[in-house]
Amino acid sequence: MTAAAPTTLTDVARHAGVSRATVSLVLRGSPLVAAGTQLRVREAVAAVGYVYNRGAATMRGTGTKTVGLLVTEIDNPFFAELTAGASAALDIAGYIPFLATTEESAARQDRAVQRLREHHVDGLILCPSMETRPAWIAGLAERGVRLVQVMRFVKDSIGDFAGPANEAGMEALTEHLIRLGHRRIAFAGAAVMHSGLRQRVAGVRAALRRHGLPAPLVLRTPATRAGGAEAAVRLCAMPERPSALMCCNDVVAFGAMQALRERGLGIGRDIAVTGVGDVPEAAACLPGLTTLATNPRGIGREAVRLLLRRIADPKAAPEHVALPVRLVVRGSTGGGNRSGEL
Amino acid sequence: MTAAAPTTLTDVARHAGVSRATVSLVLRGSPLVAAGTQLRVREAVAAVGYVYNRGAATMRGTGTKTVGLLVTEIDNPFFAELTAGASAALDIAGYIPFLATTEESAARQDRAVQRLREHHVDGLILCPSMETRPAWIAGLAERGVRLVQVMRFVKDSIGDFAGPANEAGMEALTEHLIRLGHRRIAFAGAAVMHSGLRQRVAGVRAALRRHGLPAPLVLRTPATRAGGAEAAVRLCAMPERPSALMCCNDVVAFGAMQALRERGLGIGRDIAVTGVGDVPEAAACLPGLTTLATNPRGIGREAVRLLLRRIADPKAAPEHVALPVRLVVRGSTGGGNRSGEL
DNA sequence: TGCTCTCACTGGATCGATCCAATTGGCAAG
DNA sequence: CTTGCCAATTGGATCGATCCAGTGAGAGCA
Repeated sequence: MTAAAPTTLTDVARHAGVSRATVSLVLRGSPLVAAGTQLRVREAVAAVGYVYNRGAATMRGTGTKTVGLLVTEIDNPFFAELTAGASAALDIAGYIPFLATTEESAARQDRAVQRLREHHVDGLILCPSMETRPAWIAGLAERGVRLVQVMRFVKDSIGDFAGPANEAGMEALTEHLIRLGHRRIAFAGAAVMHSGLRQRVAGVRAALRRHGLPAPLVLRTPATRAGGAEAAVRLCAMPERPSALMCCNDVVAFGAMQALRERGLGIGRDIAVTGVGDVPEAAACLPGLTTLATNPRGIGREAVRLLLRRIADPKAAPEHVALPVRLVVRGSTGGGNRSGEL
Repeated sequence: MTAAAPTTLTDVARHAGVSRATVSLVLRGSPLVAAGTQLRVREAVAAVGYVYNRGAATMRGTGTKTVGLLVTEIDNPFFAELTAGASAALDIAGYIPFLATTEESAARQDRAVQRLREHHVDGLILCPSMETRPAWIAGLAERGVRLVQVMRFVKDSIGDFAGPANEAGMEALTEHLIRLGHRRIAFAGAAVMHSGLRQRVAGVRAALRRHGLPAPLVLRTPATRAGGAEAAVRLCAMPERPSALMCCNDVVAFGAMQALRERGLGIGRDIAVTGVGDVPEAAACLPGLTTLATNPRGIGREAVRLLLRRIADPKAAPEHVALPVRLVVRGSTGGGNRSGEL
């Protein structure tokens, strides 16, 4: 009653009156086994309550059907959705993810990868933390670790990548502001730069340059709610205040909006604010936040596709996928409408 | 260069001039090995770039140092934070979690658990999906699966549990409304009941009964943003409208607030609204949402503590932990203050 | 009948770390 | 000088699924 009987292939084989090898073939869906035998084996599996032992199978070289999913922080609606997309796609393929968070620490990231390697994961989906060295990425590849980078791509590294079309999206968002008459634009949330942020700033810069407008004022504040508020405060203290504040993500924008409001500025009237991400709160807040919908779920799915391809063919040519983003215009860039999409 | 040399204990042993058994002892920190030998072995490990193979170790009966973490949905700030708390606590203990989502489907849940069993997880942290049968939980226990339930506890099941003190919290929240003069109270988001929801409604009911007030009007709307809006619409259509709407969670409350606002009702003035969870948006929206802070991170940590204890001592007495919740009063229950905590 | 050929199935070796019983060398006590 | 003992180390068997080289039965054909 109490003890869990650890049933093995041998138990099933005995029960079905065949050999271990035959049971193994049936379990892996081999066509070499006669239909009648397959049936008998499957009945035996059910009868003895057999549970496949992936660990034992791994020792003979088959993959583990596991992958590591490393994000900087799971308590961030963006990464939570990315994780959901990746997890669903992996599930369909019969894989299951190990979850680990790096908290932006290269040391933690290295420890996590080490632990995942001990578990012989078939591959890794990684949002590289700050300070990740290209040599580190290369070292993993050399040791046979299949790896797809998401959201950020370590400069001078090689390999697969899936992320949002940051630059094109920010260009569209900036064009929108320019059409509304904005000329001086600030960018908030660039305290520490990574490839994704660099692309976003580059997009803003490109759009402004195309229209012969001055480069954006980059505020190097943290990419947090508090950082957004800090940026707003600094903005308010300026003699010639920019008329639009573009934030590196939605959360930063929420912080900025609250601080601006407390200083008596009308969002969308006295100053325009934009975000990136289109998290649920962006539609619900007042006024609604103009932002870029970046489809994190799709990025997670795409990363899985790339990783499974890489596992199947380790020497395939590296692929970089930039998923299209969608401009979502709401009240925070004017138009007087209180909320909701235009 | 290209091939990944799969180094084993034997390689390390050869390099250090000792036997496999000795290397194994060193790696597991046995005190039986002389200090000098330990040093030589550790140097050899580094020299050959050895990576421990947990799968092989598992075959000799040692645990896998993995656990399964099953939540209904990861793209829900509450479960994301719970996951973060659990993940951090597991990391400290040298464990790593498999992540799986059930999407409230008992069938998906069963499939996920099956897959986790194939991977020989040492234990399971589970937020049981709707329709989970107590017999299913009991069956797992019989087969030696160590399991801790979080947030919800399957009725008539046995085992460990960690969750918020729902009933006490809702009593406090209801008392707050009663102090403010509310007499007729509605509860939104009870389309499908689980133990957590039952406790919440029971808390409301208990506080009202204590004050000789009528039982709450339970609106059986879905526990989503849209469900909250639906509840608000139904509320507005009533002849004798309750003066307070208590929502089963913050997200439902946001939906309700938006719908009420669109119908010209002043939140906190014409009608009071409350949530549960205290997600970041609760502090940022206008007016701020009065809610219960439920400490999801702490629940995740606590679940890990219970699970590790259960793994260490499978026949310990079951423990149920209700983590204290904190009443956070903001503008949505009146007082005229626009935002922020009182 | 004798021969080849295919199909269905099988026994034994194997993966890499761990456990156990056994061995070695060194040292103190008798 | 032997004996006993302890600390340090080791070889071999083991866990459970998989791979491989086979075996045997039966069909097809001359």
